[in-house]
Amino acid sequence: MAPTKAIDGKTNGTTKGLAAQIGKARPFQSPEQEAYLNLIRTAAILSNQFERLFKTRGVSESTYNILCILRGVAGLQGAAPGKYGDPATRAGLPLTEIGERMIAPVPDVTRLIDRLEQLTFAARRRCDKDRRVIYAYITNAGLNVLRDFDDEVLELHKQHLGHMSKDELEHLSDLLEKARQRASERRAETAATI
Amino acid sequence: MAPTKAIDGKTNGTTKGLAAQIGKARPFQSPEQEAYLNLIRTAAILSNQFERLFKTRGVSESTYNILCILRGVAGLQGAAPGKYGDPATRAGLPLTEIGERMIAPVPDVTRLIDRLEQLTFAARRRCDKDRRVIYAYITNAGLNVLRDFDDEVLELHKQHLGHMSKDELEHLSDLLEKARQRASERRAETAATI
DNA sequence: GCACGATAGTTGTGAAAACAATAATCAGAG
DNA sequence: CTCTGATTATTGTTTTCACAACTATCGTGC
Repeated sequence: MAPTKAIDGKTNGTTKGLAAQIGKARPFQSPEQEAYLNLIRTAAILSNQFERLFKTRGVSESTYNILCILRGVAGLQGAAPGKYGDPATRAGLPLTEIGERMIAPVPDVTRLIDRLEQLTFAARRRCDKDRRVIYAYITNAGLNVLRDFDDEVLELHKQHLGHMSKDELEHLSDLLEKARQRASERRAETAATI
Repeated sequence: MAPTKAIDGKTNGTTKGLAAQIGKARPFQSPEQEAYLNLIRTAAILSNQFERLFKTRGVSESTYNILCILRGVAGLQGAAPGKYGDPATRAGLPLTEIGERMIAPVPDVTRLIDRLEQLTFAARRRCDKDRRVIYAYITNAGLNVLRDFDDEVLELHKQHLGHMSKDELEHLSDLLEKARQRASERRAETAATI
């Protein structure tokens, strides 16, 4: 298995006490740093493989996330369950709200929608009440490509994390949620004071 | 606090059972997916603030990581502890090895070194024994900028994760290490078979 | 010695992200 | 009504990233 790497590239073997023995050459300077580096490395490796999967059909992880969001809002008002109605009247979402709902905060939603529009997976519609806002909504082609992805995505999740128990996964989720608690507050602060 | 977001942008409140009640509109399709999305979101938020810190002195998280690696190898052979000797004879590392040691795997080490060289934080030296390999090593300016960062980095780690106990942080690290176990094997596989 | 494949690094190109500046529209105060 | 400030989206610019093609060098076997 891949050992944990410290920020200076030294590897941290499984023997926990080793770092303390060596003393000066201990790989991590604090438990916070160790957790952070593990976080970044794990996210990069897993995300990388998803990027590769998504790219087979021309979308990135960000644009895939947007498509999922748009499918979600389109389904909320659908008459029949599982159906998304006529594209002409399909529910959409203002670009700013899309940005707020995304997994990884991204400032530039406009260009992501641009790409989805070029791929014919999404489209724009101007709001009549407030002509500043643009609604983006998912097209039938977008729904199709999402459906094609559905099984592969769940399968890749299983491949990545299927060896972990349900308890471990939930515990991991809880710890991660707690880990970003402070940073989110910090973000809200700086945003509010400016 | 910021609620967990599902891939379709629906927020997951603190009441755990709610998703099951609603049934069709449950935010996550599997515990694996929930853990993955928490992982990506947390990494993006924390990493973003580090990027902002590093950018104040012209480096990115990747180039910062490289500088730490180069400082590490430079210190390994230093005569006096804490000293790094003469830049002319300072130990370096081949570019490929730098790539292997990095926290987040990056294919394009050449251009990262290019930038560090422009910033005068690193330099190149050709290997005499094997003229294909280039050693990169850290300059005195690089050591200085790293030293400037040291306290700020630890401080930001504290701000982000200081509210978590040592046990929680270690547990988080363990779970993250386990989480990327399979993906690392997979990566090795695909790399070997090609 | 020379051809061969393998390895290390560079370069080229197109996609993606970050950040700031701009244009259009709205809402409220006077 | 009109001015002002706020909001929404777009555009421009620069940097960064990902992937593939290319060059130079090495080591091996003939």
